[in-house]
Parts: sequence; structure tokens; C-alpha cells
Amino acid sequence: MARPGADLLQGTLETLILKTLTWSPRHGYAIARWLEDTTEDALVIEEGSLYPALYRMERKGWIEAEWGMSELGRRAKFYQLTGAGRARLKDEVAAWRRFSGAVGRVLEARG
Amino acid sequence: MARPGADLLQGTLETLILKTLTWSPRHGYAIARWLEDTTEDALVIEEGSLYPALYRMERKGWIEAEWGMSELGRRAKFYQLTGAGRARLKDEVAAWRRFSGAVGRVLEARG
DNA sequence: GACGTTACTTAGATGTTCTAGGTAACATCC
DNA sequence: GGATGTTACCTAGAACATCTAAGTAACGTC
Repeated sequence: MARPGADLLQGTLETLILKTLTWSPRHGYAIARWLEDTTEDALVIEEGSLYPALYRMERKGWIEAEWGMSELGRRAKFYQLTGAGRARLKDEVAAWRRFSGAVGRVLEARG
Repeated sequence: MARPGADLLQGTLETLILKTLTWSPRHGYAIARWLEDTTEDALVIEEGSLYPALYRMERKGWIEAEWGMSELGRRAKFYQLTGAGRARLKDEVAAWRRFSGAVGRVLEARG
């Protein structure tokens, strides 16, 4: 799993971002910080992954962006979930459970 | 998670293959069948992913191949774990637990 | 002799993530 | 006032695993 060139398993970042926006809009930097805090740095979000992911998700209509001011008075782009994004999150959480459950069953298997 | 072009999260296949070879050598086709059976088809292993993965892993010294006869009398290439492969499996299982635990914490988070 | 299954092979496309660079504003400390 | 660290965003290019889609071949069965 600890492959060079991939700290995150491909396909998980967008799900994590969607989840981060569940409760209120956040700007990109805050999304990364929240994910790292919540996982105690088990997940580290590279900026070169984060921002392209946000653009992809905006293009797909899962999130909407708006410029505003961060808590510290700097300009920042705030993202919020759309209806489609909320639906997508639900699907992705279900898919993650199915997938990680399956992998878990394999890795716990005995004989 | 259910992205077109990726049923498996990138980085998991090699771990799953290593685990499949824990107990005895198996040929490629049997590896795919065992994984699908064990996960009740939650994980489907495409041949175009499986065989290239086996070559990569052989190159990396995690598995060794030998031609033989399958249970049904057809020629088949049997793969078995090397010492390095066994060590690698251990690391990957630990990494998977860390990673999936972190994702789980994010996805279960409330507020 | 057509069809389904076992078993392996490989080229090319796709798509996410990473590395590594950049801009800019503000705070702090020497 | 100059260096350093933090917040905050942007982007080009490379790396890499997986998938699609094609192929070979042997065997069994109907």
C-alpha cells in the first residue's frame, strides 16, 4: 500500500472531500487540514492532488465554489456540496463499505 | 468509488494477490477465482489487471513462477511467495489497516 | 462443429495522484 | 527592514495501476 507516488489509494480523495463538506462550506486549505487532523496525519493531502480534485468535482457538479474571506482574513475559495454531491457522497460511502469489507475479509482469511 | 475504469482501488491488487498465495502456490486463474469467491464477487479481478500485476510482482521479487499442470490438466503458471513477498505482505496488511481505519474515521465522523 | 470454460498474453487508453515549481499576503522576530 | 514561517491557491508534467479489448489455445459437451 505504501507505494511511492501514492499515499492515498486512487479513488478515495473525492469521497473524503465530499465528506469534509457535509456540514458547512470550507475552503481547500481547510479541507486538507481537517482531513489531516481527523486522521492524525494518517492521511496527508497534497496540494497538487487537492486542487485538481476540487476542479474535477466542480466540473462534475458535486460542489460549488465561491470566493470569500478565510477566518484569518485572507481570500479563499469556499466549496459547498450540491444536491448531486450529497447523493454522490451517499453512494461513495456505501461503495467504500462494500469494498473495504471485501478487502478486510480477504486479509483476515485463514487457510 | 465506483469510478469507470477502476473497480479496484489502485494499490490493493498486489496486496490481495500476496494474501491469496499465503498458504500454497496458485496459478493466476485460481487466484482470481479465489478472490472473487472469498468476497462473493464484491471484488472482480480483470485478467488485464491480474497478469500484469503478477509480472510486476515477479520482477520485484515478491513471487516466483513455475509452469505446471492445473487441477484440470491444463498448463498453468504457478506462483508462490518468496521471503520478500511474505515480508511485503505483512507491511501491506499493516498499511491497509492504517489507511482503511483513517478513511473509516473520516466517513463515520459527525459534525 | 458450435459453444462454454479454463488459462495465459499484451497493446493502448484512462484517470488519479504526486512532484515540484510558482504567486501572494500577512506575522513574527531579529 | 529582511528573513522566515504560515496561510492559500495554482499548474505542468510524470508516474503508475487498472481497465478495455483483443488475441491464442486446449478441452468438454451437446
